[in-house]
Amino acid sequence: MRRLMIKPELCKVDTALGIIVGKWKPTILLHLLVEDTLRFNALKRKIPDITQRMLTKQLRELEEEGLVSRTVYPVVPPKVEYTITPYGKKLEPILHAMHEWGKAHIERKSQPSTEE
Amino acid sequence: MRRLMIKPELCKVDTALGIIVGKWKPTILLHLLVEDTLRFNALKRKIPDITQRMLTKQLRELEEEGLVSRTVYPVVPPKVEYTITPYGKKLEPILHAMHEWGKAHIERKSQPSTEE
DNA sequence: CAGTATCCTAGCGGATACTG
DNA sequence: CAGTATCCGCTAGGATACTG
Repeated sequence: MRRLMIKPELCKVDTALGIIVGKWKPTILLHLLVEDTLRFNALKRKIPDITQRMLTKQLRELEEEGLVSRTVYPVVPPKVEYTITPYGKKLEPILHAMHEWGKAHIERKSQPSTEE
Repeated sequence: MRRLMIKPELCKVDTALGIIVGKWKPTILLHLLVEDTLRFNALKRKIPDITQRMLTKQLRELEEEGLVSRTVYPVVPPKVEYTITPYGKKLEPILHAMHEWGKAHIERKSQPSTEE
């Protein structure tokens, strides 16, 4: 048993959630955690269902929070690369933990026999 | 450096997020992690800004996912207790990690000098 | 005490078309 | 290639009033 216990009223979980929540944000972050750097269209190809508008929006928001950095190369045709920042990488353990929990949750639902 | 790396397309982060996201869900969970069991109105007093409607809704959703259990005592006036399940307790490390990350994020924003 | 029942709205996310 | 610009529907969440 750990002894932590956050004071619920001072809790910053919502702060963290406010930043990683977004229909495509976790997916984008995961891709950038794997590839480190990706061009706009490369990212778009990896997330087939996303629209250009949404990809742009979610990337801008991630950029604004410092999780992702955007590099524009002044060439034609345009070339823009998105990279996960060292700071963004700090989310990895959390994303991983959530992934594991999510997996367990799905398994749990499929087998009602499981107790707890 | 850890070697995990989730396949983004098979990722269950969204599953987890789908369950803990909700304006008041983290707060409710945190309170129940501290107190273990609380009556409806006790919870309401601890979360002054929540409306009855919202408290009921969020609790029902947490209950449906098995994170919280609801016990009705057939007395008048009514007495209903909400308890965090052992399963719900498994979220604690994740909530704690998010809290820490959120705190760091706030500090980071207040001091632009910090690198990464 | 522990809820429902109604009504309402902000904003997230989608569809589609256009552009430097 | 990497975006904007519009338009639009849905639903999470809030305000308020009522009840067994």
